[in-house]
Amino acid sequence: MRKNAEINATPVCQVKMQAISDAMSLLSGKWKFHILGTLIEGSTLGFMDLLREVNGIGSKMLSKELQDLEMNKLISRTVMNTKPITVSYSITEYGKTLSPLIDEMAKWGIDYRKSVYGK
Amino acid sequence: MRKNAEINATPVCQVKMQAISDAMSLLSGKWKFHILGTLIEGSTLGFMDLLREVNGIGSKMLSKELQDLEMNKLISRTVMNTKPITVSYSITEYGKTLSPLIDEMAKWGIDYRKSVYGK
DNA sequence: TGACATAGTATCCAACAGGAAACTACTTTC
DNA sequence: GAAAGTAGTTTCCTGTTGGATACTATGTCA
Repeated sequence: MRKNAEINATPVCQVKMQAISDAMSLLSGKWKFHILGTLIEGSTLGFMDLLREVNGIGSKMLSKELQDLEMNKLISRTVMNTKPITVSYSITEYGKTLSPLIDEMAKWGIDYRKSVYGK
Repeated sequence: MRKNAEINATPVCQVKMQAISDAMSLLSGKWKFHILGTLIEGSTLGFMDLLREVNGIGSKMLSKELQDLEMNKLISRTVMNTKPITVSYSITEYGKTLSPLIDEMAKWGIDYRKSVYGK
């Protein structure tokens, strides 16, 4: 009988598990993928644009999620010198590295739908 | 000025967003990736094995997460005719289709760590 | 017979996630 | 001067997540 972890005790697994935890903590919540996806697609958008594009989100959540994403350098926030003042959000180069992951997620989700609701 | 969503109103975006929501809802929570990753790596494990392998999880959460995953056909549960009775959990063929997604997530997380804590 | 293994369930609780609505503050337009 | 646009913040509330602890039920071994 086995008393201690064996599989996940290997260094390579430890590193992978840690990595997944890291990624999940940055991308957790109901809205982050939607916001990132929208910014990847739409390049540069203001706060109100995002409020309209991200279906169902409220201003409180949008504000909070944008702060999170900016803190993690996935998006950038620039106050524009316009009248009235506008703020433009866009994806960073680093944020763009999430594209393969987002695509993979979407791909799997699409296949999943097919398998559940018939092909 | 734009009053309505434009980017995400396109059918292709709607489908992608829906797909991501689907995938996220199946894989949400603190433990699902860990459990799936462990079962992909370890092939077949009992309840107590998983309790030991998945670092930090408690029996209540493990039980609940395993039920969720089984309901979604990502893992299978088999009661073995042994003494004492044991139950073996393993990844299904369908669950294995998550491998690319899990790998992509791990890959991104590893790169993220490098970029934060120096290369 | 008591310790220990199997696989969970039950109970209680704290923390967090997320939503609705109202509100701030500033500027431009009608 | 009122309305409407910009970008948020504040408050209050509910529902979910997740953890600790204890417990059930069964069987084996020494």
